[in-house]
Amino acid sequence: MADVKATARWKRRLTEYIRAAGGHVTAPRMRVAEVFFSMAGHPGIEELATEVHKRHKGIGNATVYRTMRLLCDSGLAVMREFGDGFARYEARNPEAHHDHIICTHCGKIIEFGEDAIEELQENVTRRHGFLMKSHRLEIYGLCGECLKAER
Amino acid sequence: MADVKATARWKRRLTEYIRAAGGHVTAPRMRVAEVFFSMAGHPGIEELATEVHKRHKGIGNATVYRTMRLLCDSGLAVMREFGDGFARYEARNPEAHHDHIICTHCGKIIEFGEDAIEELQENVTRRHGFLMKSHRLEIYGLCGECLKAER
DNA sequence: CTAAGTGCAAAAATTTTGCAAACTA
DNA sequence: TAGTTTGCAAAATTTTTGCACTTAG
Repeated sequence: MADVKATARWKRRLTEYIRAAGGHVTAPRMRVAEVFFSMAGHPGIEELATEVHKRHKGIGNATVYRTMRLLCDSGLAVMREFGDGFARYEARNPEAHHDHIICTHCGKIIEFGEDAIEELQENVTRRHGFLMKSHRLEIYGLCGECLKAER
Repeated sequence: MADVKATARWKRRLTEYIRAAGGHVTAPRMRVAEVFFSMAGHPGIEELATEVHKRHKGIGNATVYRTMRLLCDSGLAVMREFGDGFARYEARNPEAHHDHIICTHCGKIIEFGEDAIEELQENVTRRHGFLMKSHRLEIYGLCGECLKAER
């Protein structure tokens, strides 16, 4: 919905960050970032590189790696769960919080937001005299397919 | 404190798991597991392998990898954080599960267990077609003292 | 123009695999 | 004994690096 604004946001933030570090705002960097932010979910470097190459021929793999590191350093992306052999990233949008369910067998990741849980968390936290600022919830288990395949 | 009992617990659980899968309870497996459970924190494969080799010469690296996969499959360990190039693991003690509230200002950590939250987690997970194996919940905020000091 | 960034391919680092020998049940 | 597991080293994967060439500022 607020796609245009969101785009403007990362572009501006990334540019600022690069400039502040005395770096150059180059086309390859912006292209990789653009592809990354256009992808839903938690793309692995693998999928990301494939998509980048598909949309922009001639961008080297090393640039994809280097740009993702840049995005992480700038706080626009974070490295996430693991277990499938390559790095996965998630765009960081502080506005839209969500938690994760992760299949420990195939690595599938589901995002969810459960108000009831958030509320209980607030309660527990308050009960311990704390003021809740943020949280992180990860549930590990087996997804439907892997459960079936298990037998 | 309950070290002896805890030891007995993973040993029994691991043995059960291996047997159930028609596998063999071998010395190398038990040795790797023993070293792993004796290490605090989130040892990386790297440190783990080093420690294993230090305490038991002649155990191959592949066995360390294979045993850690076994521990993960059996639910006695989970793969954790990333970002340093190799896999990290955390021992999971199903009996003594607890979540954390962490003060982002002074670093104080409170452990708590909230059945209602656990239940809701089960529900969400099931609703997404998953079977929950474990989870991790961390709440960040400010503790009472830091709140007072804040003004 | 100068310093930073890029692409490529080679190197490094991490994890998995094949197989004969050793071992568990 | 039959079938699993091991250790080793080789293979496969994933990530980083070196370097000549381009490009942003």
